[in-house]
Amino acid sequence: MKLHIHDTLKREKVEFVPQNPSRVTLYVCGPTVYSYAHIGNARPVVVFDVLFRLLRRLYGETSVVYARNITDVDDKINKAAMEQGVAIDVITNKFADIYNQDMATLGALRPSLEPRVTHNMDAIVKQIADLVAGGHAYAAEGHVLFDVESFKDYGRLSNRSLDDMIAGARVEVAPYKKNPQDFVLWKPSKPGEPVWDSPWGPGRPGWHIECSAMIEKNLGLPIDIHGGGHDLIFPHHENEIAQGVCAQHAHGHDAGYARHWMHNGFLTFDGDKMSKSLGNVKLVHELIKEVPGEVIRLALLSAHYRGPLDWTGELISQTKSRLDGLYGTVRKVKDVAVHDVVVPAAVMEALCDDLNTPKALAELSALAKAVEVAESDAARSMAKSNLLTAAGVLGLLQQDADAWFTAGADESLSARVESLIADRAAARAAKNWSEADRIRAEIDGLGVEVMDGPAGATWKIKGGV
RNA sequence: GGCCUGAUGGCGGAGCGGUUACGCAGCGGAUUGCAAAUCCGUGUAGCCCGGUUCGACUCCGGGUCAGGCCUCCA
Repeated sequence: MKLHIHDTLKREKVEFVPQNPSRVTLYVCGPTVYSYAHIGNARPVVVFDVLFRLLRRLYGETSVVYARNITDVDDKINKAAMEQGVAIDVITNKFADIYNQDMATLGALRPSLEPRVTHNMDAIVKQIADLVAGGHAYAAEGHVLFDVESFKDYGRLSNRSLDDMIAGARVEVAPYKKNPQDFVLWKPSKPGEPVWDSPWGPGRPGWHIECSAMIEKNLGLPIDIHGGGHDLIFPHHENEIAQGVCAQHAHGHDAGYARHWMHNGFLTFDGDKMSKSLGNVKLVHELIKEVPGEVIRLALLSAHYRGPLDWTGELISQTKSRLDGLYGTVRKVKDVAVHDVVVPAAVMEALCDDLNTPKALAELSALAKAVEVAESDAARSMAKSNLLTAAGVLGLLQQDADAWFTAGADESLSARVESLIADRAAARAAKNWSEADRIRAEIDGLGVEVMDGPAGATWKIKGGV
């Protein structure tokens, strides 16, 4: 099946054809590890995780190389380290670990590569040197700056001209810049901050150069797909292109940088942008204490990735109900065998159409219904296999269905409930309905709901989000 | 000011120039000792104004509103 994706640079949906089907390369901008990730940070992670899973289905698990960087050199990191009186790696290691744990809770697979700035300083310095050698960058007062006028395509990704940018510039222009839009590749560190050696003096890299240098070193140019949040188009990705393309000029190459660009839409929180000043930043680390990670994942996939998504309590509760329904179906057939099947075509088609996850989820509902209405064991087995395989590409329904409903119950509660259910079963067998109802009320009082089924009663923790 | 998104039923959210999206919630029925779940059925749409068309939620033009970017924020 052919995959089509919307390419930000071409501004249209295009067929995706990798340069090398046995080595498909994907890069997504990752976190700056100075604090916790918020729910907006999680959207690209989940979206591109679905793309990663889809590409692995299309080209084979070992044929996709997915890199997501970890930015571990940054002013905010320096600030946090300074305030806490520790080395920066104490901060960065801590938050990188938390980030990976939190994203794993959202069902995101670990990328193939997680390059860090501190481990790639050689590549960064080399790329800057190439840019200087090629006449695309200049040193001034301890800084090295990219000369935007040296790259004719500058502004193409974000569709803005240099004139527009100058007109809109609100930032104070440093006197050593040739052009107000020139951006920093290397800069001196302030006293007390970490420093690395370079031909232009001790200092640290700018933000944009790390991605293009790590991509060149770890994936090789050009890569197939570069992804990230919509807000990174300018200046970050615009600058990456400039660096990645121009650095090759020093060696007489011009292979391009990224063959396709994909950007996810913005996430708002109760209608507003999340910001510290509004005090409405929702951290994933906190949210997963209240809401199952899979609910968050499904909610993030409920709208098309390019559109906006408003994060609300209503969205969470609707999503929880929907997922309960799906797991309820799976639970009913928990003893039915599954076998290897191909991903059902309708789901594959939806995902291959620029990751149409809402459509794919609608197809998932149809597959769940097929499980419910199956009339033979063979049909049930087939339907269940289809459902779970389809859900797998979306990273959903992969946990035990019983555990889904009983999560949050400790062992003593589980034992107590099981015991009461046994008593109730005996009462029901004796048609002692009043006793059966009394026991149900007692179970209810424990915050648990009991449901009778043909194969005995099941139970779940009530309420939720 | 420049650039870019979006506007669909009570809520979330897709496709599509003419025929059911789907989900959550509601309603009716089946089933159930009761309940839950499930199944069957059902109501409620397409920001405004023009235009194209036999026919527009879907195409074109113009508005309005909302959000984002232009400040090393996904």
